[in-house]
Amino acid sequence: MSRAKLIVILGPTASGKSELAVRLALRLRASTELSRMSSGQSKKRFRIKGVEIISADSRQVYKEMDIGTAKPLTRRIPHYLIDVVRLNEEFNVAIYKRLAVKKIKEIQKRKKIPFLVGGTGLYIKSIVDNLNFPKVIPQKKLREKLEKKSTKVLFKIYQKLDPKGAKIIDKGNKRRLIRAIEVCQFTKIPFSKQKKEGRALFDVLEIGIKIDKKELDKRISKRVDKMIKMGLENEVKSLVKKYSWKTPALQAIGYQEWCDYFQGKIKKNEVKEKIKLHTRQFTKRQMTWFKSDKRIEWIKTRNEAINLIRKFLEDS
RNA sequence: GGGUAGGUGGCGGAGUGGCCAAACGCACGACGCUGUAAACGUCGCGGUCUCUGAUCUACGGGGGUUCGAAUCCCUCCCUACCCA
Repeated sequence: MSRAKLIVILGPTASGKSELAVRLALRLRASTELSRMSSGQSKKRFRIKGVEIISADSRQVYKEMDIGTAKPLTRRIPHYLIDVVRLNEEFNVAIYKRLAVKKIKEIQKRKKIPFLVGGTGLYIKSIVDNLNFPKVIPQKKLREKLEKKSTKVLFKIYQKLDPKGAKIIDKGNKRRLIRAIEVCQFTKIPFSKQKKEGRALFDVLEIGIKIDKKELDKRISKRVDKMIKMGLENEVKSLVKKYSWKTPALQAIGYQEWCDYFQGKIKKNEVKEKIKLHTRQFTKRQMTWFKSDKRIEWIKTRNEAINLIRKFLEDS
């Protein structure tokens, strides 16, 4: 039996993923009954009962973070994995993967096409490559204890637990070291032996939005201006009051930048510029992540995407 | 016109005779990433080359002192502030 199909739409922040996804979804729905290949030779028919979207965005999962994460506003196509947890609840890739896989399967069961749409590379990878995370939930107390140690010490500890893994780990990366140690201690099995990919869950088509850097920067600038007009400041203010600057979710771009402003250290215009800058830097990091995935089909226009999708859905 | 403080790499900012192509931060570039991933980390960052080293041009301009100057002296230009 062939694997069920999944279409991934990815790209850097502000490249227009959500919009593209929704438009593609609507267009596919409209062409439900039949479709000819562009060239016209292929007469294969296929039906699409509809498309539903699953977000692959590590910030849109949080309730109340609306403006700064640019949550999609359309309700014409069902969206999932948006607003699933509160800021004080824990969330991470492993949880994401579990929820997303479940949703994808549900959609497929309804004979609809799932679109996985987002810019969080690791989240997408967790689905596409079926990453199997060591089943060790974060150990708060252990982490607190380890947090106090220097990276050098942590590295030595890790080296004893997992010599092979120690060779490839980021020596200066405390967060990674702590997790690696945590996994080793908890499972008694070296962390490096537990990083595995399972058999592919889905037949995947990855579509990436190719966009000129200058054009992207322009979009970022416009988008940030819009967010501020929409009341980002108030959104952040109320979230900080309710939770605190320490909650991981608020480290998000568009949120953290207000910290200094609320303390009177910088002007509002500087906040805006910083958000833009950080967003630009972020998109670069996203691109270096995506670059390594050679399966991604980079497209510039909606039609290119449509053609790829039609072809993908046809040959089954 | 007088006085004071300054002028250092794309920016901020150390250095005040040799260890200086110049700390550190930012920006920029490249990369990594398996339970915080919009997070976190690593590397590079004057030019050229036979690139774990060599060489050239560099610390406002010019001149000087010295074996040796971003650092000391003279002079000019510029900036900020204060007094007229």
